[in-house]
Amino acid sequence: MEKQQQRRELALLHSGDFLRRNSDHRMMENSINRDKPPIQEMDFFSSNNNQLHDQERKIESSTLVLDSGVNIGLNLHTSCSGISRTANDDKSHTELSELKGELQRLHEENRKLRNMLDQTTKSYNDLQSQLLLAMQKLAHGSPQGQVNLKAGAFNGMPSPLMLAQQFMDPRPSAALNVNEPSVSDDKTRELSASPANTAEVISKELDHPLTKNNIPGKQVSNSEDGAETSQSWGSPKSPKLDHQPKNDEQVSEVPFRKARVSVRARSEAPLISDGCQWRKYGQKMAKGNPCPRAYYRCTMAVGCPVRKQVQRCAEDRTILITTYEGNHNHPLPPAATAMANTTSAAAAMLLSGSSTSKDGLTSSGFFHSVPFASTMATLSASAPFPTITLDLTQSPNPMQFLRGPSSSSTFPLPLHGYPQLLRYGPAAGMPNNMQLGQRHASMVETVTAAITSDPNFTAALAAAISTIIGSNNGNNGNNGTSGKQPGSPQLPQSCTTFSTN
DNA sequence: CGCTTTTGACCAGCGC
DNA sequence: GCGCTGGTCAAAAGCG
Repeated sequence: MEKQQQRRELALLHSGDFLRRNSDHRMMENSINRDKPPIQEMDFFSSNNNQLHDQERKIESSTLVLDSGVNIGLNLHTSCSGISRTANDDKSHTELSELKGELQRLHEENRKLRNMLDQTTKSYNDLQSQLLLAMQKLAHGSPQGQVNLKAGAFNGMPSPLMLAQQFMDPRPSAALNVNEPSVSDDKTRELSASPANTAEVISKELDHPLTKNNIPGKQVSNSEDGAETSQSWGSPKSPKLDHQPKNDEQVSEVPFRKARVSVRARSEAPLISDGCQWRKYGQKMAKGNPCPRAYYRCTMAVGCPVRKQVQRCAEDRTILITTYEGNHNHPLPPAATAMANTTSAAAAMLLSGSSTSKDGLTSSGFFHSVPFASTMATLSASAPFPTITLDLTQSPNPMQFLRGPSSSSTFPLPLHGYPQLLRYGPAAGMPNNMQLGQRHASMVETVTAAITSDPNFTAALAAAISTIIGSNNGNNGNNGTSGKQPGSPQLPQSCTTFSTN
């Protein structure tokens, strides 16, 4: 879409418009000036490398069109002058010189554009090479595997968090999740038309037909609950999707919709303040923990699929464990974006680390190669879903907050929580799934490598969580479950929730 | 009065 | 098939 628009802009500038301008130089000037901005604003990073090459080719072809157009104009002029030489020769010469000047300008502009493209392409390739190298290092479990991408590595690239959000998005999409929740899910999303979440919108546009044709689960009359239920928590209401993948898409989908992010934090408050509004919809006594587990759903928007579970740690009741899952389908207040970003990033890291591996060793190597990530991706032995744990209880130093849970019931290897991936790996004889995995791999790798290797991001992530926890402990009266927060315009964010097991 | 919380019931998956 | 468990529902109660 965007690419097409860019192409159209280029074509307009160099072909049709030029012909039209021959008859009106003043218009030509205006038109050129008018057309420049869209070109200058081209987002070369918004598409992949092939698309960049496409752009390059397009510019070249546009140049041909331009040349063609110029020649045509000159020929017409020459022809006309040959047929009817008039007293307007001077004027014709003036026009000719103007056209030549214009031609030069356009050539100049073309050259600049090409240079821009060259530079952009080169930067892109360099970045890709860097990523490749980084991933290779990580995959080989290099103890020094932490790759320090330059902070500017993200410049111009699609936000890794947005990508992460897509990966965390449990809903089906043509690219990631083909069949997923229930019919009522779609219904709910239509009701909760939130324009904010770009990834959400894109996904929605893509998934409709498939969604409605691949829902074996029962329909839930309660649209809100049914939707959220089936999509986010991987609830029993969509059991077949969870446990009986029947095709490649399903196979690949399972991991994406199961990831959870668990945050452990010391807090006297019943909830950590994550900036969102939550409504409690249930409470259960969980096995092995005398403390009840509370279930919350996001109420900032109708049909928001995000859920969270809150439970105190059995061993240390000062530790509050919050588990998030799902993506917000609405704008978030500033206070909420920090947590949403954090959880999305963590979840993306978990997902990418697992999904890009051919086996558990590789994946764990990936996490182990990143000091802070090696222990943050943990999963309870009893957890049916991959759960990444951000432990904020171990150290006041934000850079060290990503620690493995103190509980001995968790494992440091992320893939312990990813039996599906292991099962569906190539070793299990599922090449199709492998292809699908590869389809996502590059993007996932990009997000993952960037997130895990960028110390700035890590610090920001840690600081965000620390801030959240700190504000809550400071008893600011906003526990996130009451008191509406003015919905300031926000970038779409995703939020993954944490759970305890 | 409207929203939130509480809480018992219900449902589905899973293991035995 | 049965019981256990996790997760959700929904009516009733509570609260501002």
